[in-house]
Amino acid sequence: MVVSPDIYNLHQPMLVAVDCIIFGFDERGLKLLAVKRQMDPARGEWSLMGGFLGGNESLDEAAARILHQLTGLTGVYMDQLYAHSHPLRDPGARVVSVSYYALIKISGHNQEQAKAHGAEWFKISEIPPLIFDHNEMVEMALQLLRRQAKTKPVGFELLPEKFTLPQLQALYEAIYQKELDRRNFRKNIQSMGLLEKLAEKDKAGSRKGAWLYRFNIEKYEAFKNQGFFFNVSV
Amino acid sequence: MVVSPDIYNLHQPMLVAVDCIIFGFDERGLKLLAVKRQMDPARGEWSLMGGFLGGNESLDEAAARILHQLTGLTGVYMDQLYAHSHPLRDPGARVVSVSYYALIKISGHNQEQAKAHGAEWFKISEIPPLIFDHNEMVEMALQLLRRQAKTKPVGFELLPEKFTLPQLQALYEAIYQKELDRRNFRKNIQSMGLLEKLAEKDKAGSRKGAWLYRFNIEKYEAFKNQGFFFNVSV
DNA sequence: TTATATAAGTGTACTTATTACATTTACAAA
DNA sequence: TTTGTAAATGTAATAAGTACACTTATATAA
Repeated sequence: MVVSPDIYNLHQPMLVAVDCIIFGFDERGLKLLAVKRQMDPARGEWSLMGGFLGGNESLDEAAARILHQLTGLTGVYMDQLYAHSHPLRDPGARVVSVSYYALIKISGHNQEQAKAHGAEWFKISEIPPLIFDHNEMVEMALQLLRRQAKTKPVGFELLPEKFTLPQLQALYEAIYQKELDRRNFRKNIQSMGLLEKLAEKDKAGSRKGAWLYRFNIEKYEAFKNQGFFFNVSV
Repeated sequence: MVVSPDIYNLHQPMLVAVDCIIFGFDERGLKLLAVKRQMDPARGEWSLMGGFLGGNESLDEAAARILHQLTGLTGVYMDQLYAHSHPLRDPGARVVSVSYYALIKISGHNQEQAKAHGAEWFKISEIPPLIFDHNEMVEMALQLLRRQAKTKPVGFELLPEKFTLPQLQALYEAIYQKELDRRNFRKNIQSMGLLEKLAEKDKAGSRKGAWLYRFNIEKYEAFKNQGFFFNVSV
């Protein structure tokens, strides 16, 4: 199948890797899933979950495969972030790594599987030193998350299917490291008409209890096709 | 230097390429610089200017090198766009290509050098079919340009150092394919205080002539460090 | 020299979006 | 029955964005 004309043979092939910045959110805040590296070099150090791009897959496929390996999840929201290419970034070999960022529901993933890979959740403010340029990747991913949270309903990837408005607000406050006005936040988010109020309350957070809501994905998709944009002011 | 532990040898190295989406602007509108491909496969077809990532350079460096090869320009505004990785995207070999987008002043580049590479400017609305996934790259670059033009002074990369407000407005109209109100545009752009009015007029466009302006880069950098963001509403 | 055609330049009123801010409500536990 | 706690709610002030029409400068043609 492959003809390999001369031009291709003059250049140096190199390994292409994928590293996943996996964010989650729980009552303690925004979190990153990192793994204890089980191979040389840098064995035993904290690292993003990664792997190499295979001969017959795209980067998107590789990223989904790697995320699935760690969490058992499929169909997760992922976005390509950046191609990291410093010639010496990986001391083991010349590797160009393409980072992907993923948003998952912490409660929804396979915890035994993650534990088997040496995975652990870290609060965003307490991320340990990671191998190579992985801390840089996390920093870039956070910036992307902040950009996207304004115009895409990323919050709904990170929360359980049923959630309360105080939870959603806490998520936005964690993403932007900034307190938001309760009334303005609720007005803003509810004015988009994408939340369905359920007939149940979550009593975990207070005596009074907070109403549970669900995100209406169909409505969002329909709006999107009409050129409507999700918009949260922070 | 390189230790190449086992893990690296299990995976398939592949070529990494860089392709440049080079935008320019003149009185006829927003334009793309494409080249007639001088190598197999797809010799003679239109293509983005590209090249392969070398063993001792980063992608940014490779992109700058490739742009310089074609235009003679250095220090040009470039941004990494996306890593394109479909296994069959290049029929000649397995190549992952990282696209870069560049904004240049059409008048400022070396035209003989570009011509020697078979380069030609195409109006954005008249871009011919390009090889492989290059049309897709251009489409993504246009989307990035539209996103960036709202919050970064990209316009000033595309115009000559001295330009008129009608020129700047025409640029924004070309980027967004949309007519803008003259008064509102001028109010908006001038309110940022980043334009210096010069004592000269450009009489090319009308009998009356339009005042020339210059972008104050120092002021912009200073503002940026204070958390100010460039902002054009379109 | 005067008239004409053409693009450049200008200000205000209206609408919409964003921000600031304080009281009441529900309910479990004491 | 009281108390403590988080949840829920509306309005006024400010800022940002939008819509809109006439005057000015000047080269060229009459």
